[in-house]
Amino acid sequence: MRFSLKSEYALLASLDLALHASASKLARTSDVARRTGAPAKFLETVLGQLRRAGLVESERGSRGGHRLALAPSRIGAGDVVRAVEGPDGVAVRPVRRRPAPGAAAGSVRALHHLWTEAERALAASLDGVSLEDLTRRVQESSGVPDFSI
Amino acid sequence: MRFSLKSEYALLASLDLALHASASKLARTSDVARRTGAPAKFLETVLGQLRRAGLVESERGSRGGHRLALAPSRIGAGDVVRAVEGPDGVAVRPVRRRPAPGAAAGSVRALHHLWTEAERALAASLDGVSLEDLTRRVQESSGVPDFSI
DNA sequence: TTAATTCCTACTAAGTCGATAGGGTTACTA
DNA sequence: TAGTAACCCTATCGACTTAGTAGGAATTAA
Repeated sequence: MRFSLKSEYALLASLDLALHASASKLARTSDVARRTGAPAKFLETVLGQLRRAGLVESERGSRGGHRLALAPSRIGAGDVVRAVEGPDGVAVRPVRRRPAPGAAAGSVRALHHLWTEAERALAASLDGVSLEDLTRRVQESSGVPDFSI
Repeated sequence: MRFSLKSEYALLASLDLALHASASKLARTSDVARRTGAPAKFLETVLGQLRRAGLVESERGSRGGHRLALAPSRIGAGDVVRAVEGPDGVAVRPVRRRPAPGAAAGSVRALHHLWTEAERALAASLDGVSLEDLTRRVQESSGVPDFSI
């Protein structure tokens, strides 16, 4: 039930662009890869998905690179996750490949409600944090040693 | 990022035991399978996991079957999910197979916090609903209790 | 002893994940 | 206008997970 590593890479990359790129200064894939620890070739596809989702802009050519397409305050962590995990990226409910033949309708309805509430809670948690919030946390914690595990 | 169908089957089965089994009247795997729409053989393994997690009791032999090991009010949906999805069943954060070599430590810490909050929200949502709550919803939505065997 | 039932181990087809490979396309610069 | 640096696209791959299936051993009531 975990998010894929792609989500972690996408968030690290978005955060990296918020910290190291601007309208005038683009960030190269290779630099983002070095700073985030993501494989460069794999990061290419991640940045492509962020671009197609409208969260990132790019310029091709010899001085090309990437930057955020919106202000960091207008991009939520949930947006980034949905961009790479697909439209149902923060969905949680199990899916039946084959339709259920004799499943008790009342119980299925009760579970439907349970899953819907769980999805709402998860989405609210991710959507409540913007890239701006994350950059602030990074800057606040910089220089402070990490005692967490 | 979805829970596996096992979680749905496990919840349907638990709910089925709450509705159709008691200390004196056990429910057979085959009957639970028929009522829930789960493949009987697959349901066997699911009930086995619920039993090993201490949520379900069973009796072997010719008049054997399953019942809940605790009152429905004392079993949360999260307990059922964790029983079949494993100890990290409601975890959400991506895992790195290989350790990250050069990942920006500050950003990773900020994401660690993000994932922790998401996991807390998801777990709280699932742990906040008991099997008793679910049975009540089932009975309310059907209007008529289900006495089928 | 026989029938019914749970319990256990192993196997498998299909799908997903986390990459890697090999180029094609675009645009800046000299 | 040639070279080159960068983004962009498709295909492939090994490892792992999912959703079952198969076959039987152990246990108990009748």
